[in-house]
Amino acid sequence: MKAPQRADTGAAFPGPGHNHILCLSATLARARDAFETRGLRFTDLRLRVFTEIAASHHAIGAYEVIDRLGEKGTRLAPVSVYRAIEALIEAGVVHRLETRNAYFACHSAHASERQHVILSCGDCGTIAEVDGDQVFGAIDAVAAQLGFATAARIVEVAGRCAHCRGRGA
Amino acid sequence: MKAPQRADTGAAFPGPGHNHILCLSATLARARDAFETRGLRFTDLRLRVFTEIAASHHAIGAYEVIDRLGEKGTRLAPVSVYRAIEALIEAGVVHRLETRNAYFACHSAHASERQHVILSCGDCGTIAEVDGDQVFGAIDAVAAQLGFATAARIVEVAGRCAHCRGRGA
DNA sequence: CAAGGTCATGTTATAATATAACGTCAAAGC
DNA sequence: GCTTTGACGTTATATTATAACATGACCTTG
Repeated sequence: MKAPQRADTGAAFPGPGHNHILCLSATLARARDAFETRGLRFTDLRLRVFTEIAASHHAIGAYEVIDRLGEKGTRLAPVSVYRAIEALIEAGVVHRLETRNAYFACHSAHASERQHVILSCGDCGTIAEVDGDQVFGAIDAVAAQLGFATAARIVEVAGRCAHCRGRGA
Repeated sequence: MKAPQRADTGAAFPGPGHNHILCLSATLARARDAFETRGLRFTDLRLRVFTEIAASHHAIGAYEVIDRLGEKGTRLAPVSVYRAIEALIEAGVVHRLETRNAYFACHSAHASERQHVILSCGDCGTIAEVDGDQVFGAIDAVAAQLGFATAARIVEVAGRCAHCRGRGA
């Protein structure tokens, strides 16, 4: 059987048949949309930074973005990249992986509508975002019991993805 | 009615009648225990660092520990404090607040037996740890659906505690 | 179009957080 | 007592992030 050639736009782990060229173009399109919707400008700098971050399903550091863009011509000042990342986060197309001070592209079509649980594979480095209504419901429940009003809820899970587990060891 | 004068050892938010002197001495005792149990040494440096961190129910940065200890006599090198913190974390008596690169003392008697949801009040800065079996169960469930084996699960919630909400505005 | 506003970016400097590499000393185990 | 291990000191440096201020692009509005 053939590998599926859709851009498999789901937020979960990319499978072996993952076509990242398609995935990336869909992701870029969603990013343009997200900026447009919010009346923000998807400038050239933001596009370039986003493209580096979205080049993989991994989380990368701001300085890695700088290095990679540097190899392509212009060495940007940290602050420029941080500002671009800030805008990308604001638009909801990039998220920050708090446990690693790194940034990854959102591959979910529902961008900001929903909060996600972030799974990160320690073997291959791949990040997946999955719907976590149950999880966030449970969080709000324990918070409510204490009279705590939740604002931001961060759920980051490290572990090993199915693909890497399949490869044994 | 009087404020309760137990050391209110629960992991939740300290109430207005909170006696931190008692709380701290109980916390120190648990820390000694934790080190002893694991065959680790609760050295003078570790004690001093822990005491600064446990002085409040807030999370503080490593450099704030350095500053506070500095005011009391010896200005330590960052690496010394980081090493002490590392040991305290290993012993399970201090946790790291990933979303703020800061450290807080564990006020739960069950130290490492259970994982906790971390609530952090944006108004007063107080940190509480609460049992989150439902939350972690839900996390494991979504992970399992993807064949993802969870190792470390971080749940950090920012918001506003009951006490601060009570104070209005 | 000129004037004035807003926002993106550049430039420079520095803050804040964290670790590497190597040496010394003291405690624990034999 | 000798060896091993672990804690800590010292120095240097890596990594992550922001402050402060200048410039330029674009937009609006009279």
